Amino acid sequence: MADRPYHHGNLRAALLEQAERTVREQGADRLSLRELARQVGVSHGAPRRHFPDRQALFDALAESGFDRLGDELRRAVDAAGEGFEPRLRASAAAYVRFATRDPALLELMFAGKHREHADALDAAAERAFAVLLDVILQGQAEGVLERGDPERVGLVLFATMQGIAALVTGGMVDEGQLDGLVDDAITHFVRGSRAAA
Amino acid sequence: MADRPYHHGNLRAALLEQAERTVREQGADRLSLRELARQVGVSHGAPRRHFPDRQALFDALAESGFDRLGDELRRAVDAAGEGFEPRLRASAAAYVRFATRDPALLELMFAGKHREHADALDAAAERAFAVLLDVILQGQAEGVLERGDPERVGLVLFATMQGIAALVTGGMVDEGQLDGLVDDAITHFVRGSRAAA
DNA sequence: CAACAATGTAGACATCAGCAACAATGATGT
DNA sequence: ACATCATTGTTGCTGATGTCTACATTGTTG
Repeated sequence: MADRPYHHGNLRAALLEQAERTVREQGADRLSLRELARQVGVSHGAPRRHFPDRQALFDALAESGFDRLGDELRRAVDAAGEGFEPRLRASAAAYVRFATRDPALLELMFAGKHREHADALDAAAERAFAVLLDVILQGQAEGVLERGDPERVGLVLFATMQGIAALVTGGMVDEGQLDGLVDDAITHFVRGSRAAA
Repeated sequence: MADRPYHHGNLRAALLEQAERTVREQGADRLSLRELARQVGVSHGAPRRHFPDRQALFDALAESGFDRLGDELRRAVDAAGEGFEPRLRASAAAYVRFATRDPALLELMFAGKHREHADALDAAAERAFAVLLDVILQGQAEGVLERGDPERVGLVLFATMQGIAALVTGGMVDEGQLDGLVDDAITHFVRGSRAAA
């Protein structure tokens, strides 16, 4: 039909890329497999070879999202130097930045997590969060954070970041307040933990 | 066709009720207007008289959600007695309970907020959050919380609650940890604020 | 009781996800 | 080299959906 090779070459990657853009710009609801195929220049049945159904595409999107999140977190921590609190602030800021830049993707990432056959997704998530866990561990080692299961220690802080991001994407807080809010939250957190240590 | 009166009597309410159930049990994605009409026993075009499109139904759901949330918050605060901290803990617990019981509805509530013509929705939201604001004001009056714009003072705490709820619905935290997590967060919050006052 | 507004019905259309039969291409083994 | 097979795309079909329009029924009001 169209003047293009029968085989696309790397359809899967192209679909993921275009899907990611659409999800970011219009939300996951408004993503159509057929429209996606059109945009990439391929017939409506072609995506099925790579993603058996809509959900499979979302899962793949979520997985690559975790990969990217992990990268950004790692970069932020590395750029923050050696100290615990700078690293904590940097990673928190990076997380919230990611979450607000791509809210729909974040939603996919978490929506997929409590599904069944999501082992690859879980692994990707774990890799991403390992960065944060390391920071918490450092805080505990330096005696700035209370002892105990580091995952649990970090949970409240993580929840707060997630919530701040939600408020921004929900329009209850405008983006200008973002950094200040994150700073406040971390200050509260560190102060609360230090007193309890 | 079917053996029922031509006019339903209160279709709008029936639709909202059934829609709310479906959204709670299956998520907003899987709500179909036609299926809804079928369940209520009416032709597929009938809902259109009350909700011009899908989004209008969601907006109405969100609005009634805020009403219910406000009620639950008020009841929780009233039942908690007169003291600030009991009220704070009660309202926070009530919020998180609401959010985890009906995650899809909560999503609708916040997704609709940053839309345009949502004045009724905004008003409903404001009514609901007024309860929380009162509690913050009390805390400030008693000198337990730092001074300043009460909305901003409560924001970090509110974000934390929102985030905790998100972690639970996302399956990253199981429901048994919920109350403990909320307690922790409030303790952190109060301790952090007191030190800053 | 006769218009009129409100509410519900029926059918049409475009789109979608999922499926299956078929076609073109690429890879493998001999 | 070349026949065979797996991979990857294409086309057409089915059932369902949201939205739209023309029409039917009922309730209301002057």
